[in-house]
Amino acid sequence: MNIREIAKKAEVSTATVSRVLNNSENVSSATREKVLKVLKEYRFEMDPWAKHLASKRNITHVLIMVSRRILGSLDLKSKEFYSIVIKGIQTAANMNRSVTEIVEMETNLDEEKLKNVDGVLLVGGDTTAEHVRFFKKIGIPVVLVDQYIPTVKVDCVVSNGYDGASYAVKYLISQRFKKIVHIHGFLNHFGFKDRYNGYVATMEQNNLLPKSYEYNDEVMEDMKPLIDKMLNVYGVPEAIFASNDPIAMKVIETLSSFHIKVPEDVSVIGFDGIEKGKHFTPPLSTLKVPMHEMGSLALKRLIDIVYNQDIYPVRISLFTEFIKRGSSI
Amino acid sequence: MNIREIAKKAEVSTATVSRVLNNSENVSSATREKVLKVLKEYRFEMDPWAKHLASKRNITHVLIMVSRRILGSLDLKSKEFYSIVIKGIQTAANMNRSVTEIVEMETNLDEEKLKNVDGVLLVGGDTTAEHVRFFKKIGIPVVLVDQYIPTVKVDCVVSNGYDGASYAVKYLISQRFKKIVHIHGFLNHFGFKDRYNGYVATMEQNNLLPKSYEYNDEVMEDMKPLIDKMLNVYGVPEAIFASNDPIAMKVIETLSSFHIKVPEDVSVIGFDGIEKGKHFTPPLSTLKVPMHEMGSLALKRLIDIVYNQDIYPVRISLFTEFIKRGSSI
DNA sequence: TGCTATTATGTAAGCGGTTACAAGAAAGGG
DNA sequence: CCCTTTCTTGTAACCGCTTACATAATAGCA
Repeated sequence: MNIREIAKKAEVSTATVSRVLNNSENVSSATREKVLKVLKEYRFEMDPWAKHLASKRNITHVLIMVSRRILGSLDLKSKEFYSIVIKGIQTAANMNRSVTEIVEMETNLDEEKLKNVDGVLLVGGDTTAEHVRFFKKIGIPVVLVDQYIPTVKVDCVVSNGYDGASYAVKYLISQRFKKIVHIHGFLNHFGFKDRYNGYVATMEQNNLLPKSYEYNDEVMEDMKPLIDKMLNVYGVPEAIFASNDPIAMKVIETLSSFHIKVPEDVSVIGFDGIEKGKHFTPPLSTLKVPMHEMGSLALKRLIDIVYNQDIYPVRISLFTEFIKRGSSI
Repeated sequence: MNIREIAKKAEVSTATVSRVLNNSENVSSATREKVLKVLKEYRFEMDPWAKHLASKRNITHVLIMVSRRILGSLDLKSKEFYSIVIKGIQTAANMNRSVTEIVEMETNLDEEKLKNVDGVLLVGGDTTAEHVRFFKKIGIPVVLVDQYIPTVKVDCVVSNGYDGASYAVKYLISQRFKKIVHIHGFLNHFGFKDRYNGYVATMEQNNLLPKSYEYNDEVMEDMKPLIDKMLNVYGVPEAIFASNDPIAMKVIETLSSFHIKVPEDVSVIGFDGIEKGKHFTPPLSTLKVPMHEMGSLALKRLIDIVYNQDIYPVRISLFTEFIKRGSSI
């Protein structure tokens, strides 16, 4: 059943049916009723593919919002992770008639700008419930990228850190390691917390004692005091699982300054799968997050929300892939 | 950039470009090269909407597989949950040029049948890793519905039981309750485990002692021994959070046989939001899972996998909505 | 070389909607 | 009551791609 058939039954033109379907103003209430009746009678459901194709002219405007902290380091390539995520967003945007604009999350957006924004992508762990509420209030759909806020029902796309971490720990255990330490970033970032939870749960399930240290990944300060403390209190671990690749690389560097060799003395596994890790010495074992996919899934989800009135929010979490390289046995 | 422009640049017809894009046989290698070059040069990306619309004729065949246990009770309406999920699948199928067929999960599928199956939806908690592997091996895309298997990377759509349970517990705590018991189904069903985890974690976060009892929800046997044990060992709780609505209703029935009133003596909260709970006495407070949406999301995800070569598996989890009715304060 | 069987390419009609534009109907003003 | 303005409705082109069918090119064979 398509609108042509409906039009015939209702004895109007396809244009009129389309107008009714889109709540266009210029339809007399009599015709509207008539069409609505036929629509109901035949249980018409619009083909989303056709709709999308036909409404090519309305391109979707999406705002990519990134915190200043991340945005600033984007060009420096120090945040390779997010730069690839954003590329993923833009690739998907090309295929979905959308134009994107990158904006600092801290910016105060004026009404003028907001007028023609169809949806917003809030990227990174700095997104707060406040940001989400702001857009919800003015009725602009939002999707979080690499962030999850359990207390707010809002769509988001994240990586499955829990199972990724769990996999890493199980792998290390399968290598007969028992002293496995976790060095993580701030746990109020959902991503770190998720990986942390996976680490702890899996250690406990295997009757091993979880032991973790928090490291300020934002400033990438000197890690020596932390490692020093670990060595003194806990001794040399057999393996270290780090919250992400930058931290893992920092760990390896720092260990080497203590004359501890990776992977001979300690195996190290990171998380993210950034390009840099591949060319590190030793090449970094890691759990690869499909970053590009993360971005494009977020964009596609946003489109679904904007056009298909997909009203139930979901959390989409991407599986990670373990990549064994030189930094671990 | 569309295929017409590409065709012009390559000095061929749009049909030829399309043939190259779809690896059709009848293209001379010379033209293929030529087109491929232009395609690359202009970084052509196909519009999935247009592709889908145009290839209307290839309808997608999807198998909905349900375990005998659930399938058997589907018509009896005792498994209202899954019958709505399946309706959701079918609705989405209508809008996505797909035909569905419901098959018992235990059936041995002959090759003949499998030949023209484009994708499979495995519905319910009885799905095992074996089922998934079977289809993976023969290259048929799979999406799990209401089931998650952490050890197998496969797409799935589930409800967010963890946060739902957490919400329920927090709500009960906000009503000044402290003695909150959880009665759950078999924990090897992911859904129950997830809710259980949410319950336990939230209780602990609030310095309350989690106390839970397992009940065989499959046979819906007499619950009296369980409740009896609970009353003797633990006393009368202030609130009970049940794994799902059927269990919650059973709890209320059983409590009444002990002359314990709901909600006066004990508040009870279920999970699922089935229609039956609305007309129960007292009407059941519950966490509503968007069952219809669960089904349609699964179908749509399957389509994405089949057509858009979405190769990275994801877990999609739907938020639940707390509905306060008469069974709780 | 001439005739047929293949193979390669092009033409154009859809797929199911939207919307610019044209035209007809109703309303308003003098 | 006629002319202009506004409101409704219809016609048909188009969105980007696929594919049946027609046609042109090439190959195969006697």
